[in-house]
Amino acid sequence: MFLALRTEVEDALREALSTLELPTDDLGIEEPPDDVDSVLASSVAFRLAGELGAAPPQAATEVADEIDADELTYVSRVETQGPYLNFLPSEAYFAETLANGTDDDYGTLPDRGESVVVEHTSANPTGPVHVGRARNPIIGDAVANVLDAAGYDVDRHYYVNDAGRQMAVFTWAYETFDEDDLETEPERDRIEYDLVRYYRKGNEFLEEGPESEVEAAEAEIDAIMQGLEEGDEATYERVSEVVDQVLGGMKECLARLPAEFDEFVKETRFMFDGSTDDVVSRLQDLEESVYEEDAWQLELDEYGIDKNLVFLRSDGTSLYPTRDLAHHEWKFDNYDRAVTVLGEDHKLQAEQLRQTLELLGNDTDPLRQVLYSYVNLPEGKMSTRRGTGVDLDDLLDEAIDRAREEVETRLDDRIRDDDLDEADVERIAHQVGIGAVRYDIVAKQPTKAITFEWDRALDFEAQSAPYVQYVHARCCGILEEAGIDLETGTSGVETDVDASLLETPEERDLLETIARFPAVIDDAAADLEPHQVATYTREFAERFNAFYRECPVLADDVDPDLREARLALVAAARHTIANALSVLGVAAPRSM
RNA sequence: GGGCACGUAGCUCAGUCCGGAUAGAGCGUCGGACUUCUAAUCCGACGGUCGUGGGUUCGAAUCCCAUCGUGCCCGCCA
Repeated sequence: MFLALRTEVEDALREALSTLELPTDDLGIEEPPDDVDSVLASSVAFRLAGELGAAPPQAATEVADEIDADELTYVSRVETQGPYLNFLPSEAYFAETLANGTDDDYGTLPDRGESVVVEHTSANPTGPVHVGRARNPIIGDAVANVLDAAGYDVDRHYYVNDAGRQMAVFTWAYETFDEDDLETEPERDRIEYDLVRYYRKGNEFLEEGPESEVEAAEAEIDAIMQGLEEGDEATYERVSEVVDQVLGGMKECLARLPAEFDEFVKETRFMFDGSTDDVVSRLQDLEESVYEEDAWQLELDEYGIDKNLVFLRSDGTSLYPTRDLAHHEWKFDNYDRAVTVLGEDHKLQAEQLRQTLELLGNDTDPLRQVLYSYVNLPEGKMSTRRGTGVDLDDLLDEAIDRAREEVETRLDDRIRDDDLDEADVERIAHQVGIGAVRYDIVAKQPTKAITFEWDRALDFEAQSAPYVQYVHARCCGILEEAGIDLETGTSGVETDVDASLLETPEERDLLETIARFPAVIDDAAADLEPHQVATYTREFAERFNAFYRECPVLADDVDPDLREARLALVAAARHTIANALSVLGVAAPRSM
């Protein structure tokens, strides 16, 4: 509704200004402060003051007089407050918001008929997922969710770096060392925790082993890379044995968030299908291309990038960026838009990639890169190779444990008589624990640096997931108490209600907040900023809690018509908060 | 050294792209509210030179310039 109102206000204001023969290039539309009753405001009068030769408040009055609110559907009145124009919502605005909100899919925008591939995480399959990268799946999944909600046809991809040197090292180490050579036990009973020990052992050997043996090992590693380059089936099988196993374990970890993927795209695919070779020859034909120190490079300094892009090693093998070029051309062929979520340390490479794609004749406007900064430990970076870092599995376990403790201590002084059993406790512990971890990450701007500290990561205080989740549980509690079956959506809620009965400030505020939800999704999708949705959930929770405090729904002295209207409002609130949480990838508990 | 990002209350963060109404939350501290649709809630108090200095503007946390601090990057690794 908010979107419709915004359009209506813009049109009306533009028309009024045209009539007065005033410029319409900047309408000054803005959202007013909380203590102002209007839904939208305009500060256009400031700019008109000079034009009209009148003080801003007087200019505002002249413009307001030119707008006939009776002709508007969602605006009841246009008022001035000093220099500001305030647009107040009509009954129709509230009524339609309430009607729309009773739809289970409220907030989901119409299909845009546009496909987008969201690539995220894409961590090298070298070992357990650690917290340093945890922002990637959490932000990436939320970005994909918000685009999905905004009406795009979304595919989620994990790009598997199975052709890089580190995988050749891993393969060599896996084939060379035995269980007996390893000094440590797996930290967890899952395949990637087992196999990462070979990777670490191999790297340690290459750094500290006897020179002659290291040379032999390097020769073997080179042979593996050459094999992949030539498309040798047997080599691919050897590498895949490691890649597929480790990746399988990583998938299990990511599924806990949950972060699921539609496709795992291996980079070897673009070597075997000839597209990397094709990219190489096209690059060689570019005038920016040079052959220096036995390697093929691209000079990008005239495009503001000082570092050359090496696209073919002196031994003739391709590099990650070379294959990624082929990968991205494939994306352009198959999708209307492409979004990549990657760490800020890849920013330079991302710029090189974009510029080179342009030089190869691609339009890179459909490509958007979302950057986030790594989570570091107080003592420095996390590294799979060195084994420094906190495993995501450990963080999630700890979060669930702490949430469980919390549920159990609250069990005793619980007012609600719904007898949570052990399974409920476990469900809530998972929903709250994992939800808190996700929410904490998705609610912040990705570019802010984060230093990992256990206590901070596991702080479940207000303004975190449980605060918002609790609102959903409260909605469900009311609906359930009213005898509505939550399984069947809204079928039990009377939808033909009189929205004008919802006349307290708390009810109006809640409706206005619900009305904004589709616009929040729209904006968050346009900016690829899911944290806008998180910010919204907090505001929403505040508004709902005020309503909850002031407006009893099921009390005996509530008029039956008002009760029905408030029930519809609660149903709308529930759909809003459930769908917002769903975009964030945070579970919406029915009770807690 | 060069490039990019970040700097808002004691702490963690919104707001910055697109300049407008007394800069908003939470945590912490202090004081209140459960015989009530779940108190993981709510209400109140205290707390801010929006890193610093200039500039543009009727108006700057927001735009421009400079400067300081922090992080990231500047491999024939990915």
